[in-house]
Amino acid sequence: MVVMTRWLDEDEQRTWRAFLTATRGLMDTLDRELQRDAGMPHAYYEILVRLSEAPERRLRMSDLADATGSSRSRLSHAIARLEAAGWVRREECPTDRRGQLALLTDEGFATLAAAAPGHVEGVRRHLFDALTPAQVDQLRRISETLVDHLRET
Amino acid sequence: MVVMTRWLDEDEQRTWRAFLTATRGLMDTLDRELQRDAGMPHAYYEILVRLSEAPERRLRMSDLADATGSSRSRLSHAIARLEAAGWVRREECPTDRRGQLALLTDEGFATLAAAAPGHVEGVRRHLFDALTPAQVDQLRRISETLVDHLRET
DNA sequence: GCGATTTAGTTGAGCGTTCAACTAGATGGC
DNA sequence: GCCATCTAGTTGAACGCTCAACTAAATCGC
Repeated sequence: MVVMTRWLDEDEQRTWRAFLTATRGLMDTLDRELQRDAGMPHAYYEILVRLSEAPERRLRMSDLADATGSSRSRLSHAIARLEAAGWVRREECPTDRRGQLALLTDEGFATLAAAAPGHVEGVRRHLFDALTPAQVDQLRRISETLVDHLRET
Repeated sequence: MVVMTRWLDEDEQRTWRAFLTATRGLMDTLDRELQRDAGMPHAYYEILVRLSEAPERRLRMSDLADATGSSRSRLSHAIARLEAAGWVRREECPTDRRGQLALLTDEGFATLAAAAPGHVEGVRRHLFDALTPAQVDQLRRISETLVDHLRET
């Protein structure tokens, strides 16, 4: 038998469109601000953040890819760019000869440190300032639920 | 005096990272599904949807750009692709000689009709199935708040 | 041990987006 | 009426991402 599509009802439709507009608007805005103020897209900023938090500021490519929710290909290209900018260096992995370590240079750290305050202000201004504490809590729960759910499906 | 950055507290940090992971994961997944099943990215799907809902299936380029939250340049490129695929046609605007109308062809409508059920199932499976009705309501309010807020800042 | 499979990472082509520069037509001030 | 300004839309280059194909090294099965 033909499986009928469960179309979205009016509430779901409205929710879905608002969600699309909000997330796209938010990410576009933050991306533009970061590009303007720090000369890098948000995805690259996130890579630098993850490296800055890692022990000795270095991570295996695969771990970095997982941490940033990126494909290996995407990360490979990104690290190539960041290396060309002087913000990241590659190193051989001592325990696995296939492996590569990405490490944050001092220059990369300085760039990140200079970019962070403005970016955090942006996240605050465009996201958290608009929401009540209860909504922040709701958004966290919803997001964590979705992350878990996406890993299963 | 130097303005101190209001850093994110632990809860906000956690919310922000979960939000990033969730929205990126969700959009990546839907994009990949739509590309695989319908041969188009989500942004193009949205353009076809908006056109299909418009009177006589046609819209001014600017209105379409606003409706899809897209820059004019992006829309211009996108319509060029969709036109090459035979899904959209351009027409002169009768009331403004600078203007262009984008109109959905029968072929475009058929492609959209074929893609829609699968895409809606995807949205349901990856988003709405994971959330309680209360969370859907929360997400709608949060999204609408953010959309309003972004227009102001 | 050794071949088959898996895992780590890279590469290049093609596509979509951005940004800045541009053309052309509409509109406002006087 | 006419010049300045604004609005509509396009263009091309640069960039980032995706996908598929690839190399090389580790691991599994026996």
